[in-house]
Amino acid sequence: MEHGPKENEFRQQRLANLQKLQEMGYTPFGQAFARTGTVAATLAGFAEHQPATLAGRVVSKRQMGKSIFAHLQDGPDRLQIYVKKDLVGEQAFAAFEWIDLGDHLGAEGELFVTKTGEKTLKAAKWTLLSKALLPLPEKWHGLQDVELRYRQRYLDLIANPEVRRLFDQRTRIIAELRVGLTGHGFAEVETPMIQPMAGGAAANPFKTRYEALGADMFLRIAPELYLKRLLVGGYDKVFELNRNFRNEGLDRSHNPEFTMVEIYEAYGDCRSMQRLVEELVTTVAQKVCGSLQVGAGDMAVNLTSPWRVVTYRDLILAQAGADWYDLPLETARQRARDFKLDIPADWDRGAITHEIYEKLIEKTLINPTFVTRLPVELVPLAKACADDPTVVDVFELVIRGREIAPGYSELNNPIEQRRRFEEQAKGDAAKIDQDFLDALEHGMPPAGGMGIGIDRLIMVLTGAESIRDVVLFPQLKPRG
RNA sequence: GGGAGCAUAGCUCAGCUGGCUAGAGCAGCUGACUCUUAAUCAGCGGGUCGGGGGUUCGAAUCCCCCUGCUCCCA
Repeated sequence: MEHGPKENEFRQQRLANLQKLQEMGYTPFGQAFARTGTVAATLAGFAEHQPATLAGRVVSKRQMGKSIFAHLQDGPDRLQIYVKKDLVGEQAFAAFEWIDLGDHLGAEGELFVTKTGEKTLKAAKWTLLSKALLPLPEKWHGLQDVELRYRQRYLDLIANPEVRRLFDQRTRIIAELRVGLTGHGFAEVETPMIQPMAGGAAANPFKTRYEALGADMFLRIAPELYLKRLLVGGYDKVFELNRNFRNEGLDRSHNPEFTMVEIYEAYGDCRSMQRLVEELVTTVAQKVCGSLQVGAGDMAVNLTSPWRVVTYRDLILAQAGADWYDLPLETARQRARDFKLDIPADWDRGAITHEIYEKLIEKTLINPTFVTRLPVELVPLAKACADDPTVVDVFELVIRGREIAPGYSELNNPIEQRRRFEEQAKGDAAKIDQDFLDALEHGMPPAGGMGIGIDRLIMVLTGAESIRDVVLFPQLKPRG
């Protein structure tokens, strides 16, 4: 970031203040500082006349002759300190003059409650821990500029405590998911992020180069094919919670790197995954949000069990008419166009039907809904249903109109898998993961598998409208 | 990829039917004040109006291009 000339004026003033403090014997960038606790813990266990030693960033300062009130911010929490000339002594009081908003201080003293009822630390002594050379955003309105909030998230976190609280929720949601999964006996593993071929999903990968091997490599688009190798190797319950990378567009629900938990259970199927995700999400919501009613207004969702389960076919029949699957293709095309859908002339029935699902149905599914028995052409890596080869034994969990978690009865037939890979590769043998096929030929147990989009789940649980509000440093175009 | 909107002081925002030296609040500076809390009171400084080009006697304001962000659509 370049500094405009006027920004330097603020900086010059602060450098001068730093100089004065230094001349008075203060160290502008101090050492480790032993606190009796955080501000949050101190406020929670507050008792008058208790001694306390706290640290934080000065975010307000009200000076009145021979006494000063200031707020120390520690994470999202603030505590007022009272600096009185009689108490800290003449010199320390004079030196406080050169403290700027944004400086980190330590303060030692006794807790009390002011006349107006605010919990406050009466300082007997203060310590300079770090001098800030640049000013903070506005104290009342916070930092509003959306672009600055993302580009300089640290300022957003300082100025907008609710942002910090949201990310604290994110941390707890992920921690509780791990607790839930390990509680069910799932082992957390790590598989390659740098892969010689980017398999396990249909997406454009980021390409990179491993110089030492003289080989082109890819950032993974999914961990799936490695986790399945672990099923072959005898792991029966595994998960990996980490980043995937997809070289595709940015919008309010897509970031090129996003967090996903993939879960596999040997001898399970998509129904065991269904029960697992419902239990995980409701438990996490209850623990972290304290309720199954999450979000507010347009973002409100009711997570109460049992969640709706409905077949893709039934959703289509309800939307497109009970006779939909019996209509001649041309009649069906016309009906879709009557729904104001843009249907190219070369689309087959499956494509038209899916357009109806995506454009008209999916966004209406607000509370959690398992959409089951999807057409086989939509999901090439899943097992067909035993009673109907045209549909696969999968679910798509939709919440707030978006796909949150797909779950499969995994394909473990190596011959069928090879056929589908060859179909996808269209004759390009280099695109087929032979090593994975070899693994399958050694025998993979039947298994249920599922991926939960963590960022989207966190959007649902926190009521966030954009993925950029739940990712600390969302991807933006570089700017000088 | 297409359309619409936004960009003014460190921050939050006015100003935009072209016309005094571009304003306010916060932050900053000087001074007063020993329970304030968006502290108060008196005074002061602070601008490449995102960047470039054009129209005009005159542009923050109108037109074109570029950059970034936001929203809608694909």
